[in-house]
Amino acid sequence: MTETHSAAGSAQEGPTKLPAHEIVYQKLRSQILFGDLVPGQAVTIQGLVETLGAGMTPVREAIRRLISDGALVFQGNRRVSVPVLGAKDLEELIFVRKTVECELARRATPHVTEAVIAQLTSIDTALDTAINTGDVAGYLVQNYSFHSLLYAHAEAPILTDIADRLWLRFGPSLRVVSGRLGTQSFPDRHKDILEALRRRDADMAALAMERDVCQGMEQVAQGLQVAN
Amino acid sequence: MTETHSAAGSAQEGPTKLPAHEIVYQKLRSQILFGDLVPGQAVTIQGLVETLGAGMTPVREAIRRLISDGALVFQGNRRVSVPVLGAKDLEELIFVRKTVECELARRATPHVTEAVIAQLTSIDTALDTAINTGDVAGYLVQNYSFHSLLYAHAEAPILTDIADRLWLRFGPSLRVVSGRLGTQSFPDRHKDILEALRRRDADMAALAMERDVCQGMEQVAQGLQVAN
DNA sequence: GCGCCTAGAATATGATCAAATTGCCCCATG
DNA sequence: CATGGGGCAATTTGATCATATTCTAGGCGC
Repeated sequence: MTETHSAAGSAQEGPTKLPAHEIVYQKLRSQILFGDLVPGQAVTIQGLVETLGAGMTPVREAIRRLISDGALVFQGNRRVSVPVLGAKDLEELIFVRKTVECELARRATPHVTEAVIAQLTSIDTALDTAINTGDVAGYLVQNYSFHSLLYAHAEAPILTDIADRLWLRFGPSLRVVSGRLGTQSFPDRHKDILEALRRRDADMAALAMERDVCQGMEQVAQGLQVAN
Repeated sequence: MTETHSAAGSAQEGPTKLPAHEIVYQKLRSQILFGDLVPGQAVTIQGLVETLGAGMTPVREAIRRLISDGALVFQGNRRVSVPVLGAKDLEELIFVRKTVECELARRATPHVTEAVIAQLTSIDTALDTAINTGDVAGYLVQNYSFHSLLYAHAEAPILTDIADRLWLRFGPSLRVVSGRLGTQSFPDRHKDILEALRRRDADMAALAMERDVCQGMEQVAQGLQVAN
């Protein structure tokens, strides 16, 4: 039903190009990453079937992938929900993020071209705008974009894969914290990272990244303390 | 068809307790982890449906999870296969394994009881036997068991999750290398780890683990060089 | 050598079966 | 007589299967 092969009139080629389970995965992933889903919220298959207008099998496959990503948790019985971050989880995340993302920054530095630096600068400008206007959703998107684009040039697929997964774990909590404390409280350490990239100083980039990661996680930690 | 609810003859109750897609996942996971599937080998849905005697949907879900784990790769068209490890991949694996597994050893040390040390010692004995008798499959199983049991006491679910995934990536290659070089060439650094655990010396445990990881990965690196 | 055509495998849908949660009713008790 | 707890049933949801559709690949003819 709906339009499987469309009305042939609209000359689109994109949507049909990738499979339905991939579409569903990307959509759900974005919703989790950018905090559209609250920690603890139950995720039902049939709910997503209605919401996303997809079939049952693609939704199931997307959920399995996200469980494997750590973005969703299987609650023993057959319930699936968005995980709630505990203090211990956060401590682990800090350790792994510091290790992995610093290394990614270090490795990306020699491969980053002027064009990429320009793109990163552009993203950072948009991020500043989002912070100043209190646009929480925009802040989350631009912040992720910055890190994601940088890591894409580290030529380290396994490390990048791990980092991406970590972001899925604290995404929902970051949204909650941002909404509670406001975007003003978030410092922007990206300027230091950009400066390091321009100087082609890998160690400085790693150091700046460590500070960025620590401050971001610190904010989440404070937010979670308030919740307790 | 086949036996959905079994022929009532075999009085087992366990298998029905966990869902089919979980069974399929565990089986496929073991096959990859212990090298029953060689790197580069194509994995087809219908092939697994026949081999494992399961339905199509559970097999699809298991494959999605394993792709997300990095244990399988989606080849763009609709083909799925066991990934082939490159030199760059191996270098990344070494970095992450050293970081993560050393930390896991460090964290596990204070939580490991005498009973656990006894279990680890028992596993290590079985591992020695496997090495001496040239039992490649036994070596792989016992080696994984040792690390897995140790990490289970680190009380660090995220780190353990990452480590588990890394093992899936080099499992197939480790099997190939072991079959080529023989188990004799594998040194056993577990004795040092056990000694560190008995002394409750976390730093020493981390150091011993680092040596174990490095030597294991070194073996794989040499094996891959031969293959090129 | 190139293009079409057929075969086979993967994707996606809907239906069916099984399980768990929830709400409700009845009974026991204060 | 009112209230709370326990058990039963109805409904919602998840798991599995059978089937139709689509896309890719390899073979055959031109």
